[in-house]
Amino acid sequence: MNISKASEATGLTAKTIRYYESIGLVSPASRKDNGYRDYDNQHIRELKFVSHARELGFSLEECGELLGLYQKSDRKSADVKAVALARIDDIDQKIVQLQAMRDSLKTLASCCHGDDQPGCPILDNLAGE
Amino acid sequence: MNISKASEATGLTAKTIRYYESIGLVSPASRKDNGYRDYDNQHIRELKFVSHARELGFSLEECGELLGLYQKSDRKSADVKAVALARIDDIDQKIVQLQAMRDSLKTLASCCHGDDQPGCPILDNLAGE
DNA sequence: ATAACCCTTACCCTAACTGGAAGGTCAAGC
DNA sequence: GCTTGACCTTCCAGTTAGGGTAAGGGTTAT
Repeated sequence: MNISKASEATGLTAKTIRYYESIGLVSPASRKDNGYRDYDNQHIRELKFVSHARELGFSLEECGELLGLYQKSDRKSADVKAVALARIDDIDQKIVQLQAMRDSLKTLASCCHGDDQPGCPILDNLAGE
Repeated sequence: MNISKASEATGLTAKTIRYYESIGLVSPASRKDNGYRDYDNQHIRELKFVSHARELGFSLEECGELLGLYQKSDRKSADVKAVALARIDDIDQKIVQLQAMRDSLKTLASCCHGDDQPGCPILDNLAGE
């Protein structure tokens, strides 16, 4: 299977697939005589796994970790769960941060007339009142 | 005022201050005879303005835009408000994305025993069931 | 033979810095 | 006068997760 077919099958771009191979995240594709990469079902499974993990917000490093656990039959589910819980904590922190920003911005924006006059509480706030 | 004092006064690192100057975000500091940067109150105001805007989640490009409006006496508050509202929309989108990730992860994690057995619904899900 | 695609590697670009190297400056202490 | 340590300077490289583009070669159909 050519890389463009692998791309179709996984939803990842060809560029991304090559990149994942180049950093050692997924196992390298075998090569045909003309040098083209050749993908089989095992490769596709790996790539889909990483793609799903990325959609859940895992970093490439975490994806590698999870992929390793996935392919290790004597893994402990506790190790997987630990990665997921750490990710949840990160996400929760980010959400709290973003909500604080949004609340501040909404407050400021609601005080701003938004007309063609120069007076603006948003700028006043940024300038430190 | 040396850059370390400016750093103290603004909460930005010296490295960051030099960076902001290098990309033309803030006006360049004047130099003393020995080549050291020399900051006055106007510089400090600019840096604090950017620092506050960064805390509200504005990109450096947006910070430059806001700083320009701040320093233009014939600005329209509508222009400032537009930048703020666009930022709020971005943040809201991000929050929705992150919440979806977190909810999925929480569901998966709650199904995972987290013991020393290999069976793990998190990995099963990433593998596409 | 030529067009229209596919593939390859290799390099530069992004945001917003951070770290480090190599070297100049300054104030204090001996 | 000299050394030490804390400053300061510039420049280069690295971070994440790829995207863009170029230059070149392979494949397929007309």
